[in-house]
Amino acid sequence: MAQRGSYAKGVAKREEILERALDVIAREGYRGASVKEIADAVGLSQAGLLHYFDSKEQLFTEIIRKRDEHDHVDFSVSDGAAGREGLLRVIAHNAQVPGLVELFSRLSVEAADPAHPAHDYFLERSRGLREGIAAATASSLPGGIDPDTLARIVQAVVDGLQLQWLIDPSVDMVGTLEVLLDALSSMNTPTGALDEALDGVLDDQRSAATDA
Amino acid sequence: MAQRGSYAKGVAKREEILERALDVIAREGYRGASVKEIADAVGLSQAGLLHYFDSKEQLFTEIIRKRDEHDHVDFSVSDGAAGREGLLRVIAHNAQVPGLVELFSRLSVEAADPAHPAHDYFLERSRGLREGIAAATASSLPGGIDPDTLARIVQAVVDGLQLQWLIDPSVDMVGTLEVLLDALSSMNTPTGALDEALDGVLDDQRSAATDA
DNA sequence: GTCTATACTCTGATAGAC
DNA sequence: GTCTATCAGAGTATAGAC
Repeated sequence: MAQRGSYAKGVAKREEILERALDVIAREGYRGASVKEIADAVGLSQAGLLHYFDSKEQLFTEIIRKRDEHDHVDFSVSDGAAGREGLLRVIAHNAQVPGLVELFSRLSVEAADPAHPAHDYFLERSRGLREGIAAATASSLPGGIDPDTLARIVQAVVDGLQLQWLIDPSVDMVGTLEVLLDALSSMNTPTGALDEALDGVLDDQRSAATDA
Repeated sequence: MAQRGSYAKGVAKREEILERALDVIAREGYRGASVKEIADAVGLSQAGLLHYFDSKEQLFTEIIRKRDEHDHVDFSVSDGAAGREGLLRVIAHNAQVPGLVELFSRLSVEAADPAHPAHDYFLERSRGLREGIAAATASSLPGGIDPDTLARIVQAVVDGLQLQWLIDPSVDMVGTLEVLLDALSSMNTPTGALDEALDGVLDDQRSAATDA
């Protein structure tokens, strides 16, 4: 079902466009990319590209959504090592694709407007992240930090480090994040509840990504 | 000296423009503010406003620089309670002025381009922040974190929380930051070296702001 | 489904009068 | 120093042919 001729083709083409756009931005960077530039890159005219998306804002929102899907597949599930290590691998990968980081950061700000298509997506993404940590930690953070707050802190550090790194690429995002995670886990529980907590994170991110 | 007729007036007017622009953005928010909108707000034509600034980018960069000056005066020096409390007060104030936070976040991303006028300013600002913490802590972080890394983490959390708050204003920036600072200081030294460390932060930020 | 062509809006920037 | 007027350009979105 749900594969009736032109509809299915439209969806497939749409996915193909997103894959290509993602690849181009990752390899060539985001230099204030316009719809026309993306169109050229994927081999369509500007009008042809917008046939598949309502607007530029929606197009870029979908590109970021697609990236989240990739991150989950590539860094969390493939070898079974999710959680802390998965998160660190995502960050390490980000350091290879400044264009995607810039697009993400830009959207993060523009999505402040509740009318922006990425607004709800970011809300949902953030909520999934927090719930993942909260659920995984449950009652296992003895003298520690509220799981919800912990999640916000980790998310904030990741996003903030990206901003610093965009301006100064010599910033070591992975190393800095590791220092923080080490510090926080050492005070939560001797058995490293934080690490376990993070195991649920990316799974929930995936859910958020495909749901919304 | 340095007060020769038209030159002095030009400088004074420039400062007045920045003050006004700052006030307007703080009160009415930043809704993709254009040069024309700022011009209207300060009672000049667009051309009249650009007479004082080379470009839109420079104008906005100066506005942010002016804000840093205000933050320092209003929240760090006035009552002698600098450091941790000063930082928390700045964040609490930020929660009252979404327009300024949005402008700052937007510039943070756009300044990734080395040609952007705010690029060097952000580099300098960040450097001053780190040096402040490093100098204040010196050799007083026993089993703790490298001062430079600590500074990056604190800065990242502040910036990242602002991104979250822009999308969801219910986010408690101050409370979340306090949790992190409490956690970090409890593990550094029994006497709270982190708090002392932060005492040097905003002073250095001022230096950076006026230098560059 | 895709393209060409175009319309329209904004915005930043400049020239030149006063 | 400030304004009016204007320009040039980018960029999105739409109309309509094929």
